[in-house]
Amino acid sequence: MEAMMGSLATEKEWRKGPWTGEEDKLLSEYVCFNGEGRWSSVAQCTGLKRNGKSCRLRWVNYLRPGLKRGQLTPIEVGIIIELHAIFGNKWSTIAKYLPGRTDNDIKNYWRTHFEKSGKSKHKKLEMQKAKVLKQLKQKQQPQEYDVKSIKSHEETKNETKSYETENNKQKEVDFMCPTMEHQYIVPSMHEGFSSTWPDTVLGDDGSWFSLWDFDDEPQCSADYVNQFSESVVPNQATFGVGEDSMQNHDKIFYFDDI
DNA sequence: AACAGGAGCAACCGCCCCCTA
DNA sequence: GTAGGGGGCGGTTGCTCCTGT
Repeated sequence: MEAMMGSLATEKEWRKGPWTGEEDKLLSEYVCFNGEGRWSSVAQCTGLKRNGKSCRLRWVNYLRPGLKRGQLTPIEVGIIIELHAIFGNKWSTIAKYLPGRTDNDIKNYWRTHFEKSGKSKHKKLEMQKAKVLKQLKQKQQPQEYDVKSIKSHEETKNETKSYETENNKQKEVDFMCPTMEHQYIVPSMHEGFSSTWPDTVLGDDGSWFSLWDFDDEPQCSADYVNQFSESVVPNQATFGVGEDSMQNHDKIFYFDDI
């Protein structure tokens, strides 16, 4: 706990650039014990010379459990294309429909594969989109995912935003804690897709937990912190942490315990 | 084998919103 | 009512790796 005694770094001392394994470990330990949020106090509590934003970004985009690595599947790409047509560059909104993918992942993918296409490659882009959508359609018959439902869902959310504000900001909980309507949308979106919604579990507190396997990586049955000590790649730890659970680390459970 | 260009991705930047004092 | 701080989000940058020549 020597690191916990670290002093607060001044702004001039903030470290930048790639994160080291030790930094990841410190940040993960902090989130494990304190939950997400209070990013500005990470440096004070852990001795990390990283500012709050950097810590949050590292956690959200790389360390948070349940993140999926690797290439997007055609289904995911199809969803991105459809949702981008609806929401535009609202990456975080799109990311909510692709569990395990971060807004950064989606943004990067879009920029790499579509945005960089440019005018001269517009035709190629359209062909690529058409190809993906075709694959999507084939995989999803007879159940097609209903983008209109998603759209109306988002519109409904917007309409109720004032209500949510009055109730102390509900933080998109309506998506993470699906109503009957959403439960209708979700499974059909990923018909034939082996690693997304069908693999999620609705927790007692209403949060969605991922059950993705990470290929041949070991299942997390030991203490999360110990996993880091054993140099196990952090984002491949397969334990579930719901939004509420993150606020109370004593609620964290492991899938082996389910 | 060496080099150039492109792809992919992690991380930073800056703006905006919301909450709180 | 408002100012300041924290956090979220979209845009951008830069590094690494891969592939083609």
